[in-house]
Amino acid sequence: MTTIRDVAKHAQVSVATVSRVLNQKGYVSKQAEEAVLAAIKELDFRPNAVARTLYNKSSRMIGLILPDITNPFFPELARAVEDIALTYGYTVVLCNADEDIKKERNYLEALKQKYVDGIILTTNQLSFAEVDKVGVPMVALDRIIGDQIPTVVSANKEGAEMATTHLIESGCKFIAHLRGPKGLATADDRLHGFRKVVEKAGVASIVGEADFYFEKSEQVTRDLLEQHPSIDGIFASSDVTAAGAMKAVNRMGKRVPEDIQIIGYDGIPFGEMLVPSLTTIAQPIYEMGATAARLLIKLIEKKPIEGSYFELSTNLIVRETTKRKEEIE
Amino acid sequence: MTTIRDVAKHAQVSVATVSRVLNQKGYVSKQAEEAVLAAIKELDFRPNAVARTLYNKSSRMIGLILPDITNPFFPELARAVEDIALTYGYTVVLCNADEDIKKERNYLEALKQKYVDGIILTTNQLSFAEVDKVGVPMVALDRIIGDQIPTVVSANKEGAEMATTHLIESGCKFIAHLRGPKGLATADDRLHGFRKVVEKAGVASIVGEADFYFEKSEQVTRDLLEQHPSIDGIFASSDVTAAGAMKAVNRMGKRVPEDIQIIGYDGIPFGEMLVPSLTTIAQPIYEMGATAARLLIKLIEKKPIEGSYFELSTNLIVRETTKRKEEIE
DNA sequence: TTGAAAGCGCTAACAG
DNA sequence: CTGTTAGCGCTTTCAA
Repeated sequence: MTTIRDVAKHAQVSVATVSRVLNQKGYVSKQAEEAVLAAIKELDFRPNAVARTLYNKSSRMIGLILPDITNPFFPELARAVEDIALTYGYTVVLCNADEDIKKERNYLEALKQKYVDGIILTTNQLSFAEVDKVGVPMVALDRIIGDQIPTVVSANKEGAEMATTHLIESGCKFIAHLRGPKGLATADDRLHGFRKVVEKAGVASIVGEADFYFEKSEQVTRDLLEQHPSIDGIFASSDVTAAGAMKAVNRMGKRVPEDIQIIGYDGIPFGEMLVPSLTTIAQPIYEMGATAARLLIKLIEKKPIEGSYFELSTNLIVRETTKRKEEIE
Repeated sequence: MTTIRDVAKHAQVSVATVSRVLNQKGYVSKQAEEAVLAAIKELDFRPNAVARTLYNKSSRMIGLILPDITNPFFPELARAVEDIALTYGYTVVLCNADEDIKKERNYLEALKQKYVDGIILTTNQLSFAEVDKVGVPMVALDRIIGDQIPTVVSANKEGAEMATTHLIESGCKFIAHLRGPKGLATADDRLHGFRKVVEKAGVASIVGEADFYFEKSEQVTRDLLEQHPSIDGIFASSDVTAAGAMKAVNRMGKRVPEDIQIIGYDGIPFGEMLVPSLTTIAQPIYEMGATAARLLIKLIEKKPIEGSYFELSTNLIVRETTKRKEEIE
């Protein structure tokens, strides 16, 4: 391994000078600079990131802790975060907490130990206190940890209202909502949006708990449908959940959208892969990730931030699992 | 931040002693040890990972470079790698190269700079020479970089043979294969397996290039079907590709499996989410990831390895996109 | 058993 | 403009 000393020797200058040209800081004569640059090239020298980190207490890395890398929503989010981070010269370290609070804790600790400059959390099992004491700039993404932590989410309640309204406009008379995990603010908000609309419209409704898992969703949908055969619309709280519902509907010999209309939530590419393709509320996934990344970087660089709570709006994508109103008239 | 010095002072011993108890190395009196342990607890001291890494030139991290985090096959693989690595006390750093050779190169360099102890590569755009000169223990997973690099793959050719045989036994007379990217050994092997079986059976066949992308697969399938309306079986080289084919078939007003039978390759949960659910060749994804991780760790720890090429066998999972032979008789 | 001190590779005072 | 030197926090000789 070639070090800054080797370069200094080779270029016949001191290590300080080499460091100066490396960091473009302080005065260096044209001549010295050239000698150093030449030596660097000749020796194929690359400054040791660990040594730098140790001294600077900064690694130009940001950690991204995901709850479940297996749910395609999160990889999408990760892509956006990575894109922006790279733009600003930060590397992102992906951590998969696997819905396990212990792993979450470990990663938080490990990242801090590695002197990451900041962390984006898409998990919220940890309490604010626990997260806060890590003492590294953080932003919460798609999950809410506390109002002390800058947060980026989508407009879950409005999205849910849109979804529910769409089902009603499409003629549904009895709508089931497959809600996400209890206590998860995003899931609760979607439920509230749903409730608000069905109540206002006086449409029959029921709620099942599907968390965000396919299998659970399939099972819950089946149970719901058995008990309430007149259900004709399902608002699933994620696209994966919607897929579970579709499967259940299909297994029970009913058709989508003829017998039962289904709308998902997320807007991941996955929805288009289904047959029939999934009508859904698209979150601005890329924008969410990008916003969180930019926000975190501002925090890191101690630049002013304009607000600490960003709620990005969603939009309805009508595909094949719901019928437009006109078609049923 | 509390350092080893603080602990030493607190415990009234030297930093060397603290280091000894931290690493359980060298002689330490019972008394000293207890004092140190107490001080550590009291001060909530955690050794600085970066400083350790700098000295040891080892970080107990392994890098995992994925080509496309958005294809659900890779997150599955990542989970397995993580599981095993954690077991052995290694942390894994996920890197998403995004099918971009530049990012791949950057990550390779960055990981080396961070003193990762080893790297698992699931990409192969880089040449052996380029990969080799990084000088960090490596294993290739699901991709082949060269016979100098220990490799873990599944039995692609056999898997493809099974898939094709299954379609023939299910009554297909004209089978299309949606192949993966040219030059990718796994994709080439699947093609060869396909060819071998159709030729031997004298079944009509055709090959389309779908890479591993949904959209491309949908388009290619559509083209193939327009030109050859008598195609009645499709062997897709990945589950995502199969989904694209299903979509195309559906769009063209044909039914799966009645008109066209489809079999995928991978065995990711995604296949079960489709309607009808996807018959597929399941790779032992978890085993693959686990094997690669164990192999790499042996390499890192300079333990003997039993072989440098591991080909794990696949197996057929019959679901709804193909019909059993009996049913068609 | 223990501690002093050198050094992992780099940065930044500070003095020249 | 440039070099010397003292660390960043930890590990490991080496001598006591």
